[in-house]
Formats: sequence, structure tokens, C-alpha cells
Amino acid sequence: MTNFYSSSPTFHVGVDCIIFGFNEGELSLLLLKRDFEPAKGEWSLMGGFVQTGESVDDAAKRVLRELTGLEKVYMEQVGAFGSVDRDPGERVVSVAYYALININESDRRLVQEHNASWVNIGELPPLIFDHSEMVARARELMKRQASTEPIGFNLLPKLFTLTQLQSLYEAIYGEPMDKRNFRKRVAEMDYVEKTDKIDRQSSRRGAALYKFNDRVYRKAPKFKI
Amino acid sequence: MTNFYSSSPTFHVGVDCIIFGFNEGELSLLLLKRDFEPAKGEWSLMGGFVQTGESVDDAAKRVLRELTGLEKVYMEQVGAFGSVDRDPGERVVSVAYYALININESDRRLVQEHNASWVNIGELPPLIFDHSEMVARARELMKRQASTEPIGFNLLPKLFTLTQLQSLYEAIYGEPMDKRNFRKRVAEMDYVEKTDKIDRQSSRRGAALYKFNDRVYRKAPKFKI
DNA sequence: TCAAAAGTGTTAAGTTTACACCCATGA
DNA sequence: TCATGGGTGTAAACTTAACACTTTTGA
Repeated sequence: MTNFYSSSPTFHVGVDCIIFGFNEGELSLLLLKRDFEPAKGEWSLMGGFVQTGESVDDAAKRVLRELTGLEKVYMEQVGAFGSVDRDPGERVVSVAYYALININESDRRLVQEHNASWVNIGELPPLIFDHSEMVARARELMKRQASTEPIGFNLLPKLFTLTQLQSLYEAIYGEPMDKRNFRKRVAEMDYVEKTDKIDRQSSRRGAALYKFNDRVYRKAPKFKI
Repeated sequence: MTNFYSSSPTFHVGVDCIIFGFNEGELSLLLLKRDFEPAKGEWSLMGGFVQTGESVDDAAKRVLRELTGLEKVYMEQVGAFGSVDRDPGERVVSVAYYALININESDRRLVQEHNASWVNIGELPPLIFDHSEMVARARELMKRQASTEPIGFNLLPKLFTLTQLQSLYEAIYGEPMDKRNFRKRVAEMDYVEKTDKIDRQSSRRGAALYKFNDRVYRKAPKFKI
């Protein structure tokens, strides 16, 4: 009896990470300037190959960790990219993931070693292969999910001001929002808790610092922003 | 110099299809009772392996065509499933797709030859591997997309009554809808066109038959149902 | 003549949007 | 004292939801 699987070819399976960060009111992506072939010298997403005994999700986590040093990061699968010629080197089916990280928590040394840098999302260079398409799909997905679930907090420090939070959502949606309406909505989210701490960086008066309480959110998960 | 790719393993890449149909007010899936190993005798999705020189999307289209005889079907990728042990036979990374078809247009002989049948979505048997999870994800995705884009028409005959259309959306959302509000919304969609034909199957009085005009939709794509 | 599905508008409730001024502070 | 960002409420516009009766016709 012939083996059921053996008549079909096998392929390298890759993972590529669209890594979002937020700083100074701007969304950025962590991109690599490739110092290796193929496509040496061009910009790309951080990627890698799935290994034996490693799930595709785990491969994505590993690849993210290799670049940023971070574990337990918020990640979502964007989808599989499987055109025949998407990688000119060899046939590779790749699964894209997006990650939301707090830029300040990433390991600067690792980032530098990989020749990676944060690029403002409005000024992205052309990317290799189909990586620009992956980014476009990831942005769409992230935008939709950000309007539905409180994932934006992953991009902020643990303590943040409401102005920061609003500026984050303005960056995600790409449009300005009304301050009073925004704060009204946040006020209804019991899991966005005002602390007694004050941020004195951003203004003379000082702004109240808030935190996201996931425990409370899971009890009453209502979110629409 | 060593080859960049060769240090990583390769895997079989599969595709699995969640095939939605609509009949008698009920959503159904086209499932296979496997007459081959592994998991012979159990229920599964229709699947196959990606071939050399074939994109993953094309593999999904081929697999769907092999079972239904249909081409140019509405399909969406659900995502990649990559757990290490998801297929007990051998390591397989699989990409799930959902398809929306008109049951009457599928090739009954082909369906029979594959030992496949339409199963009401409320009465699904346990499925092999992670196929139940694929189905769950596909349903969620399809529901969301159905509320945003006029994809439901793919499940109906070219001519349909408003009662059929409402009953379809009730099946998709799993909840009853108000007839007058529903018709009000449809009346605002210029691309849902009343024909001069009458359906006399469903009632003594007869119901006006409508059709979806994709040309008109693309000019003014507003949809919310 | 009646059973069965088709067809049709109005009102109340809820949600979303627009909008402008005072506050607290450090320089 | 003034420049800067922080903080606050109300009313109009719009959207959504609730609701019941008349029409047509084949059996």
C-alpha cells in the first residue's frame, strides 16, 4: 500500500511578523534592512522558518522574541501567503502575524544586531516579496480588531494618559477624534482605571495616569471605540 | 556557502474547505464521510495537498472543484492551522478556506462519489483533527463578512424572494429579524433589483423575485444588514 | 371562504455627533 | 501673567428597534 501523503510535495513554511509600535503620536513598524541574501540591502519584515516539532504559532513567537527579546506578546495571525513565486529563492508558504508591542520594552541591542529599525507607518519603504501586501492586510485587520477589542493598550506603557490613548486611536484609524466624545466612551469602560499618579512630562498642569485592568475587562467585556 | 533555506525542514501543506450551502431555511456544510485512512469512517472537511507549481489559493479552488464541479466560487481564506500534532499521520500545515455555493448548482454525482453530504449546521457531527475548530472560525468570519459585504447572494439562486433572503440572514446570524425593518434596508440597496418575475412555489399570492446586480453594487458599495 | 405567505409606515428609544470654555501649572 | 495641554456637558441629528394589519390567491 502506498503512503497517502508521499505523493504530495513538501515546502518550507515561513512566518513573517508585522510588529507595531507607538511613539510620539505615530504608529511604526519594526523592519529589517537585510544584510543577507536573498534581497540583501532591501527592507523586509522579520521572518523565519517553522522548525520540526514547532507549531506555526510558536515559530512566530520565537521569531518575534529573537528580534525583540519579548515574550507573551499580543499576536494575531493575519493569514497564509502561498503564491508560487512569492519568494524568488525557493518555494515558501508563509504565514503572517501581527504583534503589538511597547517600543520601550524591546531589547535595543537585539534590534540593532538584526539591523532593524522603527519606521513610521506613513513612510514605509518598498518591502521585499509580498511583504507590503502582508503589511496592508495586517493594518486592516489590526484596525478592525482595535475597534472591537481593547488591544491598543499593548502598544502603550502600563500607565498612560487619556491624551496618549486618544492619540493612539487616532493613529490607528488615521483620523482625528473628538476629545469629549472620546473621553465619554473611555469613562464608560470600567476596566480603564484612573490611578492616583500624575504624568508631568506632557503638560504643566499634569495629566492623570490610567491603567488597563484586564481582570475587570474579562468580567464585563464591552468595548467600542 | 551553505544554502539559506536548506537548514530548515519542509512540510506538507494542505487546504481544507468549509463549504456553506443554504436550503429550506437552513445553513448546511458539505462534509465527507472518509472512506480512506487516516481516520476512515469519520467525518471531515474536503481537503487536499498543495502541489508543486500551484498556489495555496489555487489548491483550495481545485479541491472545491473536485468535490462540487464548481468554478469561480466565492472563497475566503480562514487562516493557517499549524499545530505540530494536528494530523496524526504526518506533519501537515493546513490552510482553511470557506466557500459559499448554491447547493443546486453542485454536481450531485461528484458529491456522491466522494461520499459527501450536506449536514445542517446545527447538527454537525464531531470532525477529525482540528476541523471543528476550522468550522467554528469559518462561521465567525463568514458571519462578520456577511454583515459587511453582500456575499450572502452566493448562497441563493440567481432569482430569490425577499423572504428567502431574510431567512438566509436569519440562518447566518442565528436570530430572527423584523420583516419590515429588513425590507426597508434591502429597499435602500439599489443593487438588489426587483424583477418582473413572480415565485409561485412559496405562497398562493406569489412573491416578487429579486436579483443581485454586482455591477450596480460596485458603483455604490453600501451594505449593512 | 379561508388559510398562508406577501407586502407595507410610523413612532419611540437609543446612539452618535458637533461644539467651546475654564482649569492648573511651570516658566 | 501667560502659554500649554487637561479636563468637562448639552442639544440636535441620525439610526435602530418595536410594532399590526391588509392583500392576494389557490385549494
